[in-house]
Amino acid sequence: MVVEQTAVISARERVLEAAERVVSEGGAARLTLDSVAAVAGVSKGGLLYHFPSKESLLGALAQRYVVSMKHCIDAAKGTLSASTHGRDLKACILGVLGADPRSKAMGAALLAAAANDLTLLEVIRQRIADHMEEIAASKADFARAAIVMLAVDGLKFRESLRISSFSDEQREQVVDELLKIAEEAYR
Amino acid sequence: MVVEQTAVISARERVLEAAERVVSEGGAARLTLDSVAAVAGVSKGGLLYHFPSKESLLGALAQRYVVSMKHCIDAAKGTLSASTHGRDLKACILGVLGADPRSKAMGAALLAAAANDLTLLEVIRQRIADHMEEIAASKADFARAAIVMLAVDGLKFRESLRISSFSDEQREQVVDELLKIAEEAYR
DNA sequence: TACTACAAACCGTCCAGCCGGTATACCTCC
DNA sequence: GGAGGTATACCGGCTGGACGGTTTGTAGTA
Repeated sequence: MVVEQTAVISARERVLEAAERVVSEGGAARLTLDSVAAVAGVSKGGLLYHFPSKESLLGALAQRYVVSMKHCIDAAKGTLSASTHGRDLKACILGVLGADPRSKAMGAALLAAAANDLTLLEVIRQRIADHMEEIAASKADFARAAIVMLAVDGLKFRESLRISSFSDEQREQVVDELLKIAEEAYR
Repeated sequence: MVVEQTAVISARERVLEAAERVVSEGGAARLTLDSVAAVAGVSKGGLLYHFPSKESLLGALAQRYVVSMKHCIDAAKGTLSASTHGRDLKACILGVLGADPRSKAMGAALLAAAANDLTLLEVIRQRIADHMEEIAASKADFARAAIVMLAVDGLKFRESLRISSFSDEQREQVVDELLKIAEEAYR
């Protein structure tokens, strides 16, 4: 049947979301095939049909993170006029630190994936390297732009791990200031 | 016996270092009592004599991280004259990002500990909250100072996970610029 | 003798992955 | 058109191995 896949969320997607929920609620150690299957509402056999090994599930989780971030950044870029100073960098700030509610769980899931298999971080490593190269190639002040990226990472990281201590107001201040520094870096 | 503890590295210390090595070489998933014991050159029974449970080992790892960071920061502070603008903030930059070779492994170990038991992050959460409060209470530009701290965290995080892509030269540029921003924040 | 600091065998649990099934849809040759 | 074949999507019990923790033993000290 073909219709079902659009009508209902596919089982594959449900599993991925379940995995994120499990890890964001119970930490990386609770990420077992059984618990993910239970939360997703499928049997373990069903889960293993879609992801033949735990590793492949973790890989999909990491992939999902990268794709989602890219999507968020592109979306943020769309809201910025083409003539904006440091448009790409600002899009990173707004995209990564934007209000996507799923974002935190996905960050936690990424860390969990990394905890189980370090090689999964290679995808992230590559993306960071690309970003940095992009900055280096641009007319921006390298160090300033890099610091903005690092701070974005740092904040996202803290929030994924739920160890950030900022109030909403403070967070807003920080984001505003990041945008300001991003602006400066491109002049 | 008291003398031995100064003459030879205590077994307890050896275990902790072994745990860091294991996790930094094989990732969080490889951090098992057996593998740590093997690397430390003790039996599992011996390990469990010093750390009655895995949880206590992870706790010691997290504690060690906090203490070591504090030590690094204090040491860096000592190299800065008392009249330095933004001395505390600069000490954080230099202390956390300083060249301590053990530092990377300890960061990885902390993440591994967190992967196994989320509650261990409470120590870190507290330290972050303290730092941020300190900044808020000081005469510094809050957002700027916070961004410096976030960038420091971000870089340390990337390096612990080995996903940083900076060349030595670029890293130096970033640190120098961080120091400059820290200086600015205190004026 | 009592205590410290281990060693080594052992045990129970948990978990990833396997496997034999099942139901439904689609194909296809008579 | 219906019988047989095949593919998709999923179920759930099972197993073997890994891992945390216990217990028992023991060599060296005080």
